[in-house]
Amino acid sequence: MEHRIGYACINTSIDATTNKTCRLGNCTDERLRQLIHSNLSGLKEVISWNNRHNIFLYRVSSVIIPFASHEVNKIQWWEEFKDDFEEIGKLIKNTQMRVSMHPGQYVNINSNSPEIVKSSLKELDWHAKFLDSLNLDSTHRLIFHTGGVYGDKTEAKRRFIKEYKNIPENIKARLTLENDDKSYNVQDVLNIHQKTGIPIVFDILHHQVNNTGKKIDDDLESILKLCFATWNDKTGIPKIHYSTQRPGARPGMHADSINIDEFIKFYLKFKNLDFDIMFETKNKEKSVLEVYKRLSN
DNA sequence: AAACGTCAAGTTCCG
DNA sequence: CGGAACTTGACGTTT
Repeated sequence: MEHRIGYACINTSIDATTNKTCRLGNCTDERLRQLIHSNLSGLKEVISWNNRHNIFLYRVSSVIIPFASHEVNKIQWWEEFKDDFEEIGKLIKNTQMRVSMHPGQYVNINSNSPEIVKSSLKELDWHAKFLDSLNLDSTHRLIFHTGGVYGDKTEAKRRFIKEYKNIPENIKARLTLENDDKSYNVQDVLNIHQKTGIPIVFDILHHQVNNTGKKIDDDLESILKLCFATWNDKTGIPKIHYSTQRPGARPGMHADSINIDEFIKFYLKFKNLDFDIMFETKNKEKSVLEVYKRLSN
């Protein structure tokens, strides 16, 4: 079974970057065009590098289009850079790469404030547009979290489900919910899946620091299978996030590297299941290469 | 050239 | 109540 293993956003082995940005105060159309052009070139280089190193899973940075959902950015980037998007999209498809994006903490579709729900949708919209512009199918996912609790989780969950159902189809087709490290544990998101059909990315470190404490959460194999069952042909092979707790740091904080021994143990135990693995570490692609090296020995 | 304070946004936790 | 942290450090000014 081919398990893809990948990393998020930054390649520390090469100079190419997808993360150039500017300050709101000095943001001009020309500057934005330059930045977008530079970031897309960086993306091309990173994808090529990934392919040469047999890495076929990659998260595209959310700062690749600076101020994408802010009114200061009026660039029709999906039109102006159509050729670049087409080229990168082909590169991704030809190399069987799977990409994802992970909109950040400002997406809270269950917020009490209609304004924040609106800006959350704007944020989701441009991410979907980015992947759509690459002509990628819905196995290339948008990962996000449930949002805040606002003092009443049952009510906040109910709002999430209600708002989710109103999201435009092109966005919903890619949305994927991840268990988080503080508020919504894997049981919460599985429960939301039952009401919405949204697939679940299982984050193993978040699960370690945020679970029900009951027996049900000790059985990793059952949980993996439950999460994997939320995926289908349209949404693609199930996916997990894997990272190691930074020693001595706040629970949930990522270590510099994957703990290779622990990961190999985990991998050997579950490799009969079909799933992709996104590493979240400070050393990025280096953890993937280290694991490759170890697995080939 | 290196060092350092600051940067669009929301929410939560910690001190 | 202020600051840090989060999926992700980079910019711009000063030394």
